[in-house]
Amino acid sequence: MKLSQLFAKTKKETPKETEVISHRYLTRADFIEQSFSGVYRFLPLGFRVLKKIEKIIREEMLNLGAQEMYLPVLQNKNLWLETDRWQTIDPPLFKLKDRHKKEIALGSTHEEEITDIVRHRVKSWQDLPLYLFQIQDKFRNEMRASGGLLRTREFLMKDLYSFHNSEKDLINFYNKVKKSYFRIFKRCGLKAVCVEASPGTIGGKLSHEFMLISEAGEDKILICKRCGFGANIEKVGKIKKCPKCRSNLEKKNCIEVGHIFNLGIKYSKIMGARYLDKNGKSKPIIMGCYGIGLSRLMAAVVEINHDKKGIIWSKEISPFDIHLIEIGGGQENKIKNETEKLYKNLGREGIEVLYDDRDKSAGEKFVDADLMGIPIRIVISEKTLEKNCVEVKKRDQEKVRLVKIDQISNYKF
RNA sequence: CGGGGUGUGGUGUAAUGGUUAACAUAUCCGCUUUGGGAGCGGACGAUUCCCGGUUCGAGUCCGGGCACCCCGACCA
Repeated sequence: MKLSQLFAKTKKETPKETEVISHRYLTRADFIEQSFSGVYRFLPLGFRVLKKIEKIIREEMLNLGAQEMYLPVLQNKNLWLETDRWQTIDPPLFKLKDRHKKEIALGSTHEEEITDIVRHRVKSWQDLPLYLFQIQDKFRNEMRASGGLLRTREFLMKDLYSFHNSEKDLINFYNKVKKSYFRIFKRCGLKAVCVEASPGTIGGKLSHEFMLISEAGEDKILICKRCGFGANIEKVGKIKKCPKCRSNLEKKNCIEVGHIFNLGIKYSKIMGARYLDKNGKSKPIIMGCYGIGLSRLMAAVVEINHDKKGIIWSKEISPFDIHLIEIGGGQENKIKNETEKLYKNLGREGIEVLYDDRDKSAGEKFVDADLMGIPIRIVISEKTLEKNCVEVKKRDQEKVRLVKIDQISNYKF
């Protein structure tokens, strides 16, 4: 992609309504734009990142043996009445009426939907276990949106649901999901902490949250450095000693990016999702559900990986692999020709290159590159061409190195 | 929903109640430039959030709305 063609324009000044760092950088670098309170537009750069995160999550879900589906956003009121969550779920549902004045909800989560599907289809122990997931926009009628993408009223979420014929099988899978979540966050360049949490209005007997330690976070957790115990302060209250090893606990602010729930038979019991076991005895299906907020995750990455100049994307979720800059290539000349050639060659190898072909000063190109945060920067100028080289620099390092142009495809970034 | 704050070109700011609302930046054209937001010249761009009031006169004062941000409860 040539930067001159990209639908994006960086901003020099920080828009005044942006308070948290991720919101500022994502707005200044033109990844996102606010539509109105709690609702955001993903511009081409932001959408690319979102798609990369989605790809990682999808791969990890498929690895767990889960199957991808797509459930409706418009949801039947009657299903919500069955579980008594029509009025009680918090944050509340967005509700609307059709032309016959029938009430409908915009999906904020899909336990009702998925349980409805499963109760009509799963009849036998032989149909279990079953793992289904989707990646879809969710709508939540929050009291207040805040922190840019950190808390919005419409957001992209991955929700996975699992169905089992024994508690033991559920716990086994639950632990697999935990590992899978750690891998997902790691691939996004983050180190997550898993803590005990309270299940809220999703319910169930046990839940764990995946937290990223960050000042911008709204949650507070207590963690034990010695044994690794961790819990949301909401769940355990103001304890000072670790309940497992009696050491002192540390309090940290963090961003919740994932939450997994052992639902037990909460939904299957109410909604009548049952199966026949090996003895022909009817039993409620044991369920789990597992969520990750992708758009929040994107903001969290920026919150954690940035410096004074801008964003620092990790390799797997960066909108492009390489930021290619020409200096002094304003007219048709050797520099421009060499850069074009390199751009095409890298592209042919499947490397996603953002090529800054604009007729702008070197300084401006560097500033934009730093702000956008693509992890590898390659510069071509008269200086480098004298040695038949290009200059390679990593976004998170100061040092630059010269690499022969004809060696660049063998170069390990 | 309670509390606090802010609304002026795309963005950031300025303007004792007094001409045609100013500056920077962004954008467009021309020339000149190219290693850390370059220079010169020209141009485009604003019913000063909305409605009402006070006044000879309102961006500015008053009343009422609306929007957005922050704090609280909640959440991926």
